[in-house]
Amino acid sequence: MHELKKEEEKNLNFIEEIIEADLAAGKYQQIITRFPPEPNGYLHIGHASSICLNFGLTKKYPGYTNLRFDDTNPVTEETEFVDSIKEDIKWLGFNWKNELYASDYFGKLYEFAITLIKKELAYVDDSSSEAIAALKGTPTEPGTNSPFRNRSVNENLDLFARMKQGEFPDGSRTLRAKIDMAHPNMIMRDPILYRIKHAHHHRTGNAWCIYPMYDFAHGQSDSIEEVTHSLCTMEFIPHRELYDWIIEKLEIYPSRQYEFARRNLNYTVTSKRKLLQLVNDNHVTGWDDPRMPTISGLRRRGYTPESIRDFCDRIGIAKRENMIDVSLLEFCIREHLNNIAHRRMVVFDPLKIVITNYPEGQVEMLTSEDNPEAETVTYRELPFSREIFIEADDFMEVAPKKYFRLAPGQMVRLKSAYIIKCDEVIKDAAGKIAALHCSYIPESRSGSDTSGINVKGTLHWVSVAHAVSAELRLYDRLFKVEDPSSEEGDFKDYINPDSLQVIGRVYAEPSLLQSGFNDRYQFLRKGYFCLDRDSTANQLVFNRTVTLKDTWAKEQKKG
RNA sequence: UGGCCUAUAGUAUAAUGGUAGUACGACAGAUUUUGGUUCUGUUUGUCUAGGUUCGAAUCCUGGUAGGCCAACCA
Repeated sequence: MHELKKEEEKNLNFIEEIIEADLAAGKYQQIITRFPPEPNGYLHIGHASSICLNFGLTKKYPGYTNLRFDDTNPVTEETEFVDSIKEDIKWLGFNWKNELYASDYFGKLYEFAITLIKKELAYVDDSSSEAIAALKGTPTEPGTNSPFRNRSVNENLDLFARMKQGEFPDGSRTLRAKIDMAHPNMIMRDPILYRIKHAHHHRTGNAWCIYPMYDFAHGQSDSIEEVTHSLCTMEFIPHRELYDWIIEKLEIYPSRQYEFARRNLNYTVTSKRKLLQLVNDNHVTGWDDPRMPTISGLRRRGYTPESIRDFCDRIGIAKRENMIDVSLLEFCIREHLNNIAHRRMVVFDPLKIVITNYPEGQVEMLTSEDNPEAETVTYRELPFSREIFIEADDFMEVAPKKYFRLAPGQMVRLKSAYIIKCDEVIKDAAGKIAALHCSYIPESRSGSDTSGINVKGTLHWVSVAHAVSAELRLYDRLFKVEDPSSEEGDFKDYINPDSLQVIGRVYAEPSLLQSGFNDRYQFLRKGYFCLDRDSTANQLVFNRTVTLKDTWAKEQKKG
């Protein structure tokens, strides 16, 4: 009798370890996390990882997750982005406990600033942006104190109130923390807390003309919400010291910040700035272009939320630099789609076949499974007749050794139909193949095959008289190189000019006329497709989500 | 030439002082009415030099490599 190793595989990531330790120590009864996007762009696959982390943690452990928009910079933020972000999170399958905005806390934040001023830990600086930069020092040299650093509490209080009143123009004054201009961490060299911006805010309108900086909003927002584990990416590591400093001086709820490495996907870019450029310069049709690594782009492309969650799960969370191979993302979507997509037949590049021994004018309805992988298999009907289309590259006049498709004198199975044999190649005046004359084996009909014939190849096909036309959009990677940002010159120089290939007219089986926007299809032997929203009553448009694995193509490339 | 972070197979991620494992990829084979799926097998790894220890991917020290920090961005 052998022993089954039933040890529970824990495999926790480092954040889960921290949380389990905190929970075990009784530090918290429940954990609270937050997802804190700035509403200045669309969410991308990197955000999906953060969303799955933050929301996933509070599904696994007791607690909840807030959605908090980090909207402290009115000039870049818009309601359009707020709406898209909410839609994307919901689509991914997560629900936030509270929908919050950093701007909800502007009043409290203002009071926090006054507290700091009263404690002589903040001062109003009249220095220009340039002067502040000049006195900041460098990583290797200490900075110099501002001449305004030692103003009295009363003067600071008065000036700060007048900043709020709108007495001063943009950029003329700031509120700064009084910490240490020689601090080895440059973030701690009297960081700016508030700046003057006479700008309209998407939520507070014109109520404010001073706005808190990230560092003076994020930690306190976490604290107000009693966020226990505030998770962010590694570039915020130096900010943690300031995050803790502010919380300590204000004596408020001690949220803790933990950092993880942002995820990078190869052959694309995930930086809002760069994605915005692609949109603005019309390299793509919009934020939801199916080639974009945005959530909305992936959605339109045909990715499912399940596949994206699975992907985020598989790549994990750690602290080291990474470049994730897009083949893993493709594996995840193929795996899901293989289970749920309905099989359909579509001929991309038609070659006409006349089945010479099939009665003229006869049409018979054949049944074919929607998905052989399904627990309970359902079926559809499709018409078969004397003239059909097959894929042009499923025929070769002179076939190589391991070619399983059609060739003169050879036999193949037509999927869910009959075995046919190629008898004659019909050519036009120019010597180009115009059609094939084949004969079918009547007793080889799928489901009731008594022919005893075994063929190696099975082809997809469409009845000529019943074919419906559709447009196909085939996508390839957006960039020609793995990491466009690290290449010489501008990242846009490395855009793949062939990332979109449109096939204006393909021949589809008639059942595709019933396609809905949420339907997922596998076009047999071709790939996974979904209906694009550009479709109209007269024109079906399908996006290719991902190809099928094609070991034959690989074989040919080798040969 | 300051401070901080990181280093395990091609990629990503485990192993928490005790047999270096998993997934993807790649390669080979079996099955297949999709050259898909499924199944089986193979391949490749602890950055480096010391130290502590019976024992080090893990702890310590030095080096090397990569990343982050000098927006009134987040």
